Amino acid sequence: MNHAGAAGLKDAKDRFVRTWGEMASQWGINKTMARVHALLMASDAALSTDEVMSALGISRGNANMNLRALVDWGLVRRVAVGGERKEYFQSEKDVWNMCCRIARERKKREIEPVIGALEECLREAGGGRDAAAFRRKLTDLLELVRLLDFVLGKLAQQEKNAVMPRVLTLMKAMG
Amino acid sequence: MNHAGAAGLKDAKDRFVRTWGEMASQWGINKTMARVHALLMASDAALSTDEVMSALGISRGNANMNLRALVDWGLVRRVAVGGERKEYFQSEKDVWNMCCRIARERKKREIEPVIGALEECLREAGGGRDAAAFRRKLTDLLELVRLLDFVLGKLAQQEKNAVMPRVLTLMKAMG
DNA sequence: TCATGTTTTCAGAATTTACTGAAAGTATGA
DNA sequence: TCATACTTTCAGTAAATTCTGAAAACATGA
Repeated sequence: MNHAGAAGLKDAKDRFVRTWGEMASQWGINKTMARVHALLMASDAALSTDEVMSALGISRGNANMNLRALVDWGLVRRVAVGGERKEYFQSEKDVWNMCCRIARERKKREIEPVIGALEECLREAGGGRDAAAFRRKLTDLLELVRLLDFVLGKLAQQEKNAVMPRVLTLMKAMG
Repeated sequence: MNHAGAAGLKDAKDRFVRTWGEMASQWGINKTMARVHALLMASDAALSTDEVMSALGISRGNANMNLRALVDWGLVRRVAVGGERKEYFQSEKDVWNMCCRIARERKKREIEPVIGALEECLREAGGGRDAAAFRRKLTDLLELVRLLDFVLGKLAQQEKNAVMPRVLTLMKAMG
């Protein structure tokens, strides 16, 4: 029973790693990066590059690149273990903080540049009568993208979360 | 001056098409699909497959595939023009409706399957003591993903939008 | 200073994803 | 029914992305 249970846990973690990787690739995130993230989330202890490599069957270069990317996103921390020279990696423990980091990075990397580009389109389109419909479309889109920017910004600064209850309240109000 | 203005409008639309394509590919959406969508958004009139092909310099097969995908997403409609046999395509005019359609489809195609898979992980992990931390992580993630599912669901059914003011109200309340 | 253990880089290879274009399919009306 | 105008499919190709692995760089302690 214990043995079967342990096998189940291993399988469950594998499934989780696979699921997270597939989800990520649908959202424009590198699949391996997400699998590394999932592996670290599912692991109690911090893992070394070599452990990540062998757990996922990937090369050193690949492991190194994706671990660094996760650190850049603020989703994973480098930690020192015992007297070891090797670096270990540990995922952010709090799922809500994780969500905030993702919001912050996507806002900065992806939403803000789009706002700039749309504003540039608007400028370039000029004030002519022939451009009126296009200007209208652009301003509508800008309103939408700025709202998303605003929401992500709020989410990003929410270090400890009171997000869930508030959103639920709003949603109930919206019917 | 008129001539310069017209050139500016054309350039602005080109920039818009490029911007939309780049943004989309960062969010896991086919770049060409987004460019077709942007082209239709920027165009007052409905366009035929041939017009899309020549405006973007893509093949018939590619144009056909991406136009169909846009129709499947509910972002573009097939329309009949005059007495013509040819099909024409027109983007959803209202940007907020567009947003609702995207919410509905991403919820259905991407969020719901992830919820199912996470629930399966939880089942597979079993009730053993060694799985406790992993179960905790899974339930936290599920809470988060279910919240996203809920929000997208609300957004999706919001046919005519009162979304903007409500969200702004919430955001102010959140500080 | 050097030997050792570790991380980083990057050119080329592998894989995945997207695209083409010609052929097959479909609808229309004469 | 056939010719015509148009749409769809899909096998093969091209492009983009991701990955590998060996070499270079770096850090540490003797």
